[in-house]
Amino acid sequence: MRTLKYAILGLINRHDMTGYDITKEFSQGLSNFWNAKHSQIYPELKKLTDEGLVSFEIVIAGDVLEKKLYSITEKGQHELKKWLLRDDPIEPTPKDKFRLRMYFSDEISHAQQVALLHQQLEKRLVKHSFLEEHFKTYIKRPNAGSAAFGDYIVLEGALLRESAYIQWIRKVLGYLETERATARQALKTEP
Amino acid sequence: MRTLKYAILGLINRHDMTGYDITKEFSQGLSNFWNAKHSQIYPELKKLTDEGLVSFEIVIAGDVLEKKLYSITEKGQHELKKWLLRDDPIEPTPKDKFRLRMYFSDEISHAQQVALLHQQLEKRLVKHSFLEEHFKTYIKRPNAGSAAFGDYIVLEGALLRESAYIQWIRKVLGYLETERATARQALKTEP
DNA sequence: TTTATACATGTCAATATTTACATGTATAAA
DNA sequence: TTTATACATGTAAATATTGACATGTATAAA
Repeated sequence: MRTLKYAILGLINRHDMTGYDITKEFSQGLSNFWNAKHSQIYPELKKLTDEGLVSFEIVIAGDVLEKKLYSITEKGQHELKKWLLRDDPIEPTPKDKFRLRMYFSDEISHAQQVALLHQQLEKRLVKHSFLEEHFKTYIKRPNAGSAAFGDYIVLEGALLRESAYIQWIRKVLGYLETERATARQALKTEP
Repeated sequence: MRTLKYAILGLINRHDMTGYDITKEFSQGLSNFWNAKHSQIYPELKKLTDEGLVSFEIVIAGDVLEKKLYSITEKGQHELKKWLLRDDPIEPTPKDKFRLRMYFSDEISHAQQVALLHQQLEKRLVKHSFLEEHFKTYIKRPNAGSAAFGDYIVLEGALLRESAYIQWIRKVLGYLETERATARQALKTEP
């Protein structure tokens, strides 16, 4: 598998980067579909170097600070392109703790179910509006041949994904409300 | 974290189960938001037993086959309920190899981009229709106090998620087509 | 009665990932 | 000039997960 390998290769292929730069990328744009900590990135960079897929040049920042600026090799570019064209089988559905909770939520009270859903909804709405703000900064859609096109489409994909999540939560909240209302009605007409 | 712990606890809480039964669950309904192999499940069951959260009884199937039928303990039920009520911070966006590929897709040709998207679309449509078939088997929405309600809502959530994915792929395909059309037009009018 | 498939339970090695530990520089603001 | 924050690079231990190895029974169909 080693997907991290290709994520890093793809980033360095865009332009030369340090491990620190790569780490930052994973906490920004890339975070919409991949993530990694620096403790995973530095060892992977070493491995890629050993495999001849990237190479680095030491650059001095300030007076003494040594940065390792990585570039992709021809071999690395070749492997990246090969990976990009692979038609992998669909991945298992991603894990989701909140859905797991909702799956077992018949164990908690109606009020608690509603509270959980509202808390989650709030967080999802915040996330959605962050994505939307970012998306709005694009004056126009970038050309498909440009790296910015990748940025653009995955951002839009993230927006659609969050919207679907929000839609789902609201639907479930609707179910819970309807049921409560029906129960109240039953109490009234048949006391 | 140990989310698997709660997934298993939740399952056994619904009714007594063997490790084999749990494994099957993970390849069915649960697969819409969690998964685990039996090589992870059996050791976890042992751990839960040691912690006094579950206990088992040996049942003989056929002539000699020993099954371990697990039940949840009071302590286990208590821990499960506590976990269900936890308001965890939102999780990092799930990893997605296909989105990663699309992110770097400016490295491949227009035709290759389109091919990748079509292959993915095809698989997503198949998955969507499976989910839809399953969803249709519900005559009516189960009551929110029942375990079936959990099954129902996560299935609907999975449907919404797949729909959003499909919508995204179609949107990107649309972008690529438009751009190609515009390029053709430019060639025609200004040869 | 053979044979295929589902049932049933485990371990082990390798890989992937997280969290904590560890250290130091550069730069801008107070 | 102190101080906070970002820059910069690593390692180690613990946990999570996968894939391969390992073994055997039950059941229904051919």
